[in-house]
Amino acid sequence: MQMMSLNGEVMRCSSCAIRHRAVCGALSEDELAAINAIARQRIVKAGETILNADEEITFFANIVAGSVKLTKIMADGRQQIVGLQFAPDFLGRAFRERSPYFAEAATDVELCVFPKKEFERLLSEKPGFEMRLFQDTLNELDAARDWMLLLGRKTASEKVASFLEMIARRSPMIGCAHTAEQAGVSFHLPLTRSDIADYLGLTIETVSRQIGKLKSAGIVELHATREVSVTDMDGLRAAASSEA
Amino acid sequence: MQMMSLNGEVMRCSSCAIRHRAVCGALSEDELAAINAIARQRIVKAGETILNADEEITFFANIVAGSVKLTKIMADGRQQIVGLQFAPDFLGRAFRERSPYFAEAATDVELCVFPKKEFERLLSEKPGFEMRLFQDTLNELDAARDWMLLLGRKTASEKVASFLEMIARRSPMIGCAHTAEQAGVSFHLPLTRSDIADYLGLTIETVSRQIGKLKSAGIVELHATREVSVTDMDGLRAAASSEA
DNA sequence: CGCGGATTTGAACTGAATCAATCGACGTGG
DNA sequence: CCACGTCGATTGATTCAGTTCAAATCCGCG
Repeated sequence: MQMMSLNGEVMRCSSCAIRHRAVCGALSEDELAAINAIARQRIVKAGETILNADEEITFFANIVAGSVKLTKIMADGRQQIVGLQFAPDFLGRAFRERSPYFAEAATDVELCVFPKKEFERLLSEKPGFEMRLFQDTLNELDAARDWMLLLGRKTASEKVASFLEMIARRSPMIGCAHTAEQAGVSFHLPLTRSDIADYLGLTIETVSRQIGKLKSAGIVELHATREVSVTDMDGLRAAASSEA
Repeated sequence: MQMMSLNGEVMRCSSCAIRHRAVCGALSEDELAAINAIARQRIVKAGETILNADEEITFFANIVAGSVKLTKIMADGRQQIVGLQFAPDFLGRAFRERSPYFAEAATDVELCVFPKKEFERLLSEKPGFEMRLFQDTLNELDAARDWMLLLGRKTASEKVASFLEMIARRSPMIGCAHTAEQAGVSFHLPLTRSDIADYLGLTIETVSRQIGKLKSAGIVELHATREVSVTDMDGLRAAASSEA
């Protein structure tokens, strides 16, 4: 039994998978009806572009399912992933005309899209909503700074271990976790080797070699190239900060 | 002739050097009086700690003059500067109990300090004020992501050129600019070689060598180790993104 | 079953780190 | 006024982690 919004449309939000974890969680029932009225679903296949760098921003979105990579690209083709977002993250740069980066679906993605104008109006009318987005932004900034330490100062093996540890830790939220076998965590990697390399500031070859080392060290197992089991989480954590 | 606040104190804000550029710019005269009442000046000498990592946050501040570095440090001593802030930037991490990084004065610094509680109350009562801080945070996030591209994908010479270009561009705002001689820009470096290395993810030796190369290429001149003149700004920009 | 992109593996190379002096500016005290 | 010590910066020689170039090999999929 679904609620109806004022204009008679089905109230999708009430059955939304990320209803309580997304920014919308800061909204009341009435406000939710308002946002429901302007929201549209959009499915993006893995590898497709969501927003180009320098493209005019016309919408914002919640990630309902899947993974999105935010990438910076240099004139000569070198690229760096500067943000990785999963459900229920918010996607978009408020208060700016053009996108400062390239947003692409890393896996198949389901978005809940809001037109820019209406969303910004809602934002200015609901201080609690803006505060929630502000807090999310601060968390993203903290994450970006953690990643700066990784990019600037960690070795290749620490980088790869840190990445796998991060995915393992977040896999239940990301929705890529398999039923936890035995003691370890198992999950499907949301990124290709090439994406991992672009996220860590390495080459694919180095990523592959370092994953190989973790495998021979008995810290992880690979069932397929993108199916990982962490068999020694403590060992992985140690490898991530080189305390071993 | 200075204004008096309600409690009779001198209204310092009205003569503040960063009055119109700092977050306080979002406040009305009344609100300014309120914040003036809780603000205190604090002078920090170069090299002194403003806030330790994991230390409980008890205050926020505006940087009135000087440069502050935000640093992440690993257990084995490796460190990475994850943010560099200048007047009139805002200093502090709202909505969090403990500081996610170490904040240290890079040069002598003058701060305008607000106690946490009062500041947060003001923040929640004045939506415009919170929005202003939100916008500043988004800009910091953009800057952090630009730096991630630098850390992950640029070469040592590109990193050093990018850094000098950034300082040259911002030197008028930072207050380290000398009267512009001839065509070029001259300024005082707000960081030591060691700090520059920690900001770029390099060693001091590499930083020194790359600055040397820019000097022999006729792009910059060094009057003293920290006194720089950019004689070929286009050349510097080209070296920063390797389009040359 | 075979094709094509993704991944792994190997060998050689190189950019930046490391190790090691030396230099220079500045403040202190003889 | 100059020798001395300190700290930051430069310069040089060597090493090594990670890249580059070049083949295999592995899957996923029609």
